[in-house]
Amino acid sequence: MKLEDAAETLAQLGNPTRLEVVRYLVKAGPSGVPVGSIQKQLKIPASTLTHHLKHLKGVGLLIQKREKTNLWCSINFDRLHEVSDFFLEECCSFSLRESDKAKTERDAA
Amino acid sequence: MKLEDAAETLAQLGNPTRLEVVRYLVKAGPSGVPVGSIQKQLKIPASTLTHHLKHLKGVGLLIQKREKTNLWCSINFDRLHEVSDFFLEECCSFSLRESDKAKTERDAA
DNA sequence: CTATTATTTCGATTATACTAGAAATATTAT
DNA sequence: ATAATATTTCTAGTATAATCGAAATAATAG
Repeated sequence: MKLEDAAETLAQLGNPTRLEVVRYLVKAGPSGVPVGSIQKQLKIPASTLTHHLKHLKGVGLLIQKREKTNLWCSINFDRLHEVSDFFLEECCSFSLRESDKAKTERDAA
Repeated sequence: MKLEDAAETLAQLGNPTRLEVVRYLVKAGPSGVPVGSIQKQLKIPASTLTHHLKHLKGVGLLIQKREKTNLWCSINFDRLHEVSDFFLEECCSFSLRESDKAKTERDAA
């Protein structure tokens, strides 16, 4: 995963309404829930919810499947883990070894 | 950590320039680097960089210490781990047990 | 076909973010 | 005090995002 993609995905997660939706869907597990259930449960106006779901789908975090009149939403856990992996590996850990550091502040300084 | 704070922090991480800065600072480790080094290394205009550093400081991800004319920047690893913990625990994992689920889609449906 | 329920599109408002040049300020060294 | 270097503030243009009501569309059931 490239930095730009990770940033874009984190940005989408960085909206409180969307993060709430993601949390809700993660708890719901792989079976997912219909759009209307999210809407009722989290009390988000329908059009606002559609808007945010489109964003989440846009970065590949959301899977949708129609069944009768309901559109079931579930988290793309693979994608979610890609993002968390990138974030943890690239942006949360450092090495104590000098040799592992990029040619960074030593050159720049 | 509350969802709103996590969302705000993720939003700040969700800008490619800032994410690049964070990644750079994480790799640099706790000792940090001066603003000017970040600027030269990542080729970010000074005023733009200041702007982004202010954002990162605003959500507590950045620590700054002055030494002579240089302002040294380092990541607040505690804060960073708070965010990653929230994200991983609240938004990346689900339970297979029905009893662990919130009163969610069953009620809403 | 009509009614019902579910979801999306449209449209408008309002707010906030990104970018960066130029000028200003701060800090230290000579 | 003056110069040199480092960083910030000011300012402004441009773009993108969040919100949600009303109307439109989709899908099915009766």
